[in-house]
Amino acid sequence: MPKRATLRDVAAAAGVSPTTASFVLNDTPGQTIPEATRSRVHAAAAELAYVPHGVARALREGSSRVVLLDTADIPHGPSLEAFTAGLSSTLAEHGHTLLVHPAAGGDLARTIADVRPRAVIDLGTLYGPDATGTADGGWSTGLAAHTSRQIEHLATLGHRVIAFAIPEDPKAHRLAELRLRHAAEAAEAQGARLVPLALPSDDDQARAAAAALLRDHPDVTAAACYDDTLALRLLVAMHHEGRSAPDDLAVIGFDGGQAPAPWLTRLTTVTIDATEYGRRAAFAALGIDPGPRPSPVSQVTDGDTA
Amino acid sequence: MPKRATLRDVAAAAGVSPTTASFVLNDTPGQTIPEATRSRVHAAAAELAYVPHGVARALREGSSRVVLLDTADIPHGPSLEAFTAGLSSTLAEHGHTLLVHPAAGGDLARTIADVRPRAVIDLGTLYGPDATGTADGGWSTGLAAHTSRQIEHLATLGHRVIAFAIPEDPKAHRLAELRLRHAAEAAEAQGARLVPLALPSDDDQARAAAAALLRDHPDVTAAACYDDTLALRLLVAMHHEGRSAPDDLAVIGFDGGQAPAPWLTRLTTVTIDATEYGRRAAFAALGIDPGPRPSPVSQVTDGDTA
DNA sequence: ACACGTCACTAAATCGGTTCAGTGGGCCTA
DNA sequence: TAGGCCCACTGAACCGATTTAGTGACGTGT
Repeated sequence: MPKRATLRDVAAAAGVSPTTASFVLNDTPGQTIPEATRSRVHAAAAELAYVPHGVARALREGSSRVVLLDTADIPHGPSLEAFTAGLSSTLAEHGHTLLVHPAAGGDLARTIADVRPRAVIDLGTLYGPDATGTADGGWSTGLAAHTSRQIEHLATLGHRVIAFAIPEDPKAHRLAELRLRHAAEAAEAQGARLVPLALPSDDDQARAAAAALLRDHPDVTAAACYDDTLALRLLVAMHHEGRSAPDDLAVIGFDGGQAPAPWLTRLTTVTIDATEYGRRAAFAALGIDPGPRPSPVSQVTDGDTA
Repeated sequence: MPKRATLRDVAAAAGVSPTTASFVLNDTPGQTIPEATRSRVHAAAAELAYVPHGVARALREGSSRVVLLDTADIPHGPSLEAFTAGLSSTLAEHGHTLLVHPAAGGDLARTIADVRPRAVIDLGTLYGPDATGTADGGWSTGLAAHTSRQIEHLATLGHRVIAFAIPEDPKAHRLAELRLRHAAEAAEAQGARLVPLALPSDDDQARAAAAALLRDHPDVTAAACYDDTLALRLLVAMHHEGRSAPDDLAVIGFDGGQAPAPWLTRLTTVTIDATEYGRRAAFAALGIDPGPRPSPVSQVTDGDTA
């Protein structure tokens, strides 16, 4: 296999020094290079299929053109996927590369020492109670808006006492707590009351939890769920108890699309366009002004359950 | 913030040259260094919290201690997650780091030039028709074994004409084709016949596809599915057609756990322990002998649908 | 007493870029 | 015609590790 061409090779082929070649290829400001030379260098680079050696560049510049995304304990869902896609493609447009640090078995500090990324986007921390909330392109604050939308929809339908269903899975804990806080605020703003409901992943236990809710809080008329999977789980539990949505309890999901095809019924859910958040997170990571802020896009898709 | 300590700092603190410090910290073979010096260097490194600069090391060594995983179009599922976890932690044990290249909006060639990884594990290619099949720790050939298990289970129950349901989603196309091939081989070995069934994600279309199968192939008595999500989709479609499992059609899933809690019924499915494949893929990537090969672990979990 | 080997350690080159500090040469101005 | 400025370009330092090729000191065998 032919060895990669280096800057030195390109410079030699163009008949200039590596310095000049670097100036041309990077459009270094403050350098006056005649068009004739420029095109010679570009031609040579194209001819040799020159690709800059990211590692060498990173060593000199102090950090690589890589942005690290640590999804930590965040559950996968359609919105996280869209977020990642928006993030990745926007970074690429600006000459950077997104890499994802795997949640399991990875040591973030080690990875940072290995790669020296330009920025690290740590969703786990962003969802924590002490989040600064700027580096994620508004993603975590947008979450508040989307959660509000979920609660508002139920309030608009006349519900005054609303359950908020979260998974018991400890992996989702941080995000669940955050969502719960946002939901409580939204409920208060709507003059409604929120009742937390932790739903275990075990079928029978989930059924028991749902039964307990309906028994102990007869005034609850609706449930907003952490995500669509949890909404389905709640519907299943209700079914086993001989209850159905929306008559016994209106049910609304979140982050639509994660669950497989609905069963017998179309779930009412909130879908989020997270691509824009990814775009903005990219700008934040690179320290570029993202421009005027479009309002976060989320949409209630009506089904049969609310 | 205090700047990172470099090898030079450690060497100075220990009263030796950077060369010696490097020899000590890397246990370079063929060097005789007295214990007194060794401990001085180690003490200095600990004191200064020295962490080697991965980028500088990568420049010198020609490649970084990073392994890149490109999941390409592979759909997420529990087994992929386990695979990643096994891969990542095993690599970490050997001083390496796993990074995931995002499928959407990422340019693999660029990323490779940026990071110069020691190895790239490209599941998309491995699933392709021209796969060499060694770099993944047996993952893709293991897939064949697991698929066989799925078909064998149905054959053991007496089924002779078996549908194999795959999603229409083009993202899953490669893997679906591969699974289908394996399934056909397994069926032939069992003296059974396989009928492919493409199931669209749209509810109504899926229903139509299921109806067409039952009408056009009345001899089909069982369906093996691409994954659990697809199995659920099939169950839903059947329900809408007034059919149920296993009486009208036995249904078995794959890669159990991906779907949310089953609805009214417990899905029979094949679960895979993919962690071991991840471990072996790590060894393959690093060029280490993985040791004796344990048989691939997969397990049929009986439910009500087969 | 001299060659030879081992020990403990180091100077300097190297990886492939970026960037600081120049350096001639031509042109314009006082 | 001397001084200054801009143009077009280059040499060399630098980032932080690894690794090659030594170097002096000391011990041993003959």
